[in-house]
Amino acid sequence: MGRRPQLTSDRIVAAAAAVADRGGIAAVSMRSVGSELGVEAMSIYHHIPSKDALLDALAEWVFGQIELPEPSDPWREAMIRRADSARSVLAAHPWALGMMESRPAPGPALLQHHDRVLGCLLTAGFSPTLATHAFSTIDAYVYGFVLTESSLPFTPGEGAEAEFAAEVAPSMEDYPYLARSLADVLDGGTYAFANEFHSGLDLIMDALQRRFAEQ
Amino acid sequence: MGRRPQLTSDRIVAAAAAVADRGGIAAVSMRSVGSELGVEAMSIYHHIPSKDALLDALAEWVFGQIELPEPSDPWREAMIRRADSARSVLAAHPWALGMMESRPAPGPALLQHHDRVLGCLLTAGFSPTLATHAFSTIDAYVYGFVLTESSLPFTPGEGAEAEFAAEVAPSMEDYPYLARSLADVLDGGTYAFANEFHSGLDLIMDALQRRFAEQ
DNA sequence: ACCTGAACACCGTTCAAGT
DNA sequence: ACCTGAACACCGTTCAAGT
Repeated sequence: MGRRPQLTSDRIVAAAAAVADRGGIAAVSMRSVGSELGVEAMSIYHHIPSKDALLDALAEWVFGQIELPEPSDPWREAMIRRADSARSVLAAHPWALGMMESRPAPGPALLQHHDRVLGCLLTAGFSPTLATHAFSTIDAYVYGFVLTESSLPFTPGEGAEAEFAAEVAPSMEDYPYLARSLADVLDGGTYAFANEFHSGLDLIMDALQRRFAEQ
Repeated sequence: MGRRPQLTSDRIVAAAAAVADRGGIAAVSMRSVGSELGVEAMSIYHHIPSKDALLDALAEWVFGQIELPEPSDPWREAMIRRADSARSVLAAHPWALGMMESRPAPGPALLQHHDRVLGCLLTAGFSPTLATHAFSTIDAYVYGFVLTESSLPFTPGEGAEAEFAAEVAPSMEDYPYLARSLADVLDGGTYAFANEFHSGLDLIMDALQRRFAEQ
């Protein structure tokens, strides 16, 4: 009979991510991750000291997947590509954002992430102060956007927005401005919430470019 | 002997918030909330159908505390005031942001919030499309900023940033750009991460004002 | 060295019982 | 009508035991 591959912390973290992708972070328990690997819950403790450590590793696993810029990349394109990558990685594992608030210690993946983004901006000629402003603004925007997106009551794209608007229409009497915005914006059927991401990102990049030129 | 005040869903939600403020969202259990009120866990079920419903109510409770603009308020000041209020409310109850991702159904408080913000922008003359862009950009920025802020490994203000930088300095060899930014930005001792909030917010408001003028 | 299984103190929730 | 207490199926984690 075929031997099971060795249990390693990498395999455990990947299994935990699979469980979370399927059922949300609440579905991740030592027992469920164990059974994902065909192993008892207690076996995990030989590779990872606690559930808290497993969650920390899970957060690192997600942030480690975000594509990072090289110092020599043209800054504007690099920032947009990084933002797109961060958004798609976080949107694929939305439970990761919910974890951020409760685990304050930044791991190597997050520190590396900060370092590479700042590296690109500094190399492009941003002052350290402006680079810090730029990074914290872009990052806040990306995190917040994905957070908003993940808590939307519909799955973006595929015209689901219009469907949702129709569903909620009856209860919209109490929210006249919201109703008006939704109606107008959905009119024509070409709207997708997804487009909002680049709209806001461009707005921020334009403003940064202006500050950069003035500096 | 003094009778205890009637158990109501409002008192239950307030007790749950107190427990969360003290020990984080993980500390909120039917039993801990019950004991906060001097009551058995099961008593709660006579007023709130499930723990999930309690968490929904908790999210609503937080968002209901954010100060909302009047339609006639000057838009730029109103947006900044709203962003400041959202930030201080969310920073006071940081567990609320971590909850957002896992509870997709927006309650009345959140819908009202959206309605009032859009109302101010529309009344000021923003097109529904631009108002939607503006709102989603500002909101994403505020959420993301608080999320970043809450996961900082130090409590902002009080010069704690410098203290932290000194602590981490040894492990900074692997992150040269991050080290350089930190060093430069902390130099002089006047830096506080808190200032970053208005820096990024101003940047966004400037860009929005420009789009508004062009519209 | 690595994996297991019983045990303990928790958790959300059901249900029958008390006032 | 509202509150309780026992019970059930979970959970993280300890520890002694197996290979």
